[in-house]
Amino acid sequence: MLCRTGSGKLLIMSGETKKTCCTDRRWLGRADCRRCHIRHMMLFSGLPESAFDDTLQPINHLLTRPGGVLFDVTETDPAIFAIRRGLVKLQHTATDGAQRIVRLLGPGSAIGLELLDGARRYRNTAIAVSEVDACRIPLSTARALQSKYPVLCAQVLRQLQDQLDLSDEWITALSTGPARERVANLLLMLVQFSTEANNDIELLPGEDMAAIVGTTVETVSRVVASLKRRQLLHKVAEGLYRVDEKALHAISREDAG
Amino acid sequence: MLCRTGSGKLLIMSGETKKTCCTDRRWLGRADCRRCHIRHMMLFSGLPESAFDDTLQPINHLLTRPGGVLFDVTETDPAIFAIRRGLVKLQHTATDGAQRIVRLLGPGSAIGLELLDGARRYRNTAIAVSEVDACRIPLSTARALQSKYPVLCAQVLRQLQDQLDLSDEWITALSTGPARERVANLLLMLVQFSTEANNDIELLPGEDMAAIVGTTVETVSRVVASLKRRQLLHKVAEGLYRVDEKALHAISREDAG
DNA sequence: CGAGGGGTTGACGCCGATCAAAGCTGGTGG
DNA sequence: CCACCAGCTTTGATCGGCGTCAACCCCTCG
Repeated sequence: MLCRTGSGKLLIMSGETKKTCCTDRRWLGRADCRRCHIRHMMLFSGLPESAFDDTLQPINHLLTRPGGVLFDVTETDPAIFAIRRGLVKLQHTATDGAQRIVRLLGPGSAIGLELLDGARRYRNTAIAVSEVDACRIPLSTARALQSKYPVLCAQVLRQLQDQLDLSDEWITALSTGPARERVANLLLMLVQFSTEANNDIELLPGEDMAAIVGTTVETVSRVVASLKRRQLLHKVAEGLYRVDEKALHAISREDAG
Repeated sequence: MLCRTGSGKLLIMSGETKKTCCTDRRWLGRADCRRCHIRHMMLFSGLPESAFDDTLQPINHLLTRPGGVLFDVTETDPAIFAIRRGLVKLQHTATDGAQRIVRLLGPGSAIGLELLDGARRYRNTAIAVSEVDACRIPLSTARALQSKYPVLCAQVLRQLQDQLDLSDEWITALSTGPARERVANLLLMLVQFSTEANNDIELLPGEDMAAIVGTTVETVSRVVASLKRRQLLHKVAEGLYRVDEKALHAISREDAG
């Protein structure tokens, strides 16, 4: 599912490729962290320019289409991924087989960090929701950088803490209360992730929304349809919706204290 | 709610006190980390003996009764807590006011770690579920140790990663599916925490169980009553129950693939 | 003794799961 | 170009689980 051609210059995800550039998003291949224009928000902010001179394994920049798998629990080639653009869902399979999406991560987030403290395998499956580009940092490289630059530890720490906070929010806002409130909260969360003008969002496929709020697709569909009818959600372009944030916040609170 | 008498030798939580010793659990006061008999599982495992010689602020050992508040979001005296014994619930209040218990932490876990990367206030409320003893490490001490002993960072990292994994489990096992399955999963989780013989557990108050599985107290009560009737849960002593793990696992799977 | 808190049980109604069928879309091949 | 199909979304009908409200029990405490 993840194969390398030549000497690590190209990554092809799930059979779909595209040319991209690290700095202008059209170059695909070896990442150039020194010139990364979004490095301030990434894992490697705080590292000196010279840090990447002698990395043994290449850091690759890859692009994934919606549905493309960044990794799953069976993956054997360990690496950490830093998301540069797009949305990634983390799917967790419980011991009893139940599946749910436990996190949604966007630009600036790092995934696969569990490998850093000794885990042999990923804890969940990471799948691109929208078009995603990300840097793939081989575990050995990450370890080397980490031992050489202790400041990186603080970055990792912050990543984990942020994800933990997100998890808490996920439990209270997306896994509690009636379906209408959960969906409202999900839409508000998508607004947070929005990179569009006016905070417009693109809706996720129904199945994903259902796996996020822990209901069925039918229920999600009904709720969303109702929101559209009431104009709290209306289409502004193909696949792009504007959200009435104030009204959604009201829904989210309507049976709380 | 958390007051210090004398020169930091004694901590009294929520008006309830008890004498304890750091090594034999009956001494209450300044923690002696060098002789801590459970340090191998704690935050400070990996630190040299001398590390605690020159801590400016005292690390205190405190004991809290069920219901006692270790900290809440309004707390102004920043510290990290390492749980030595007992169970602590972390309660999260969503932006919309909804409350849920987002984590249950036992011996070896550290809480309040969010303060380490710059948060000015705790993100949730920590309340003792059973009788708890814990070490209270002032933030300044923690920071000092952290900068002096980089190995501590790995410990913190592991703590966060473990809590993140627990969160994922929480979402899939305790916030998804019918109430019966959730309660079964909760009981199985309590078995994990059990320090009793035969993995016997003490049930949580109904309100807590409800706040964990995201249902009402009535529903929890009905489910638990049914389990007792079916002998999957039966009293072996006052407040102590034995669990039929095999049967509960069966319940937890019964409508999964 | 009564008051109050937590747990248990019952009756009822609604939300949402389930099953089923019908639009809608893009892709494929004739 | 259209017919056809697969996959996704939508909508409807039905039914069960669980939330709600209420009564009652038990225990502790004042």
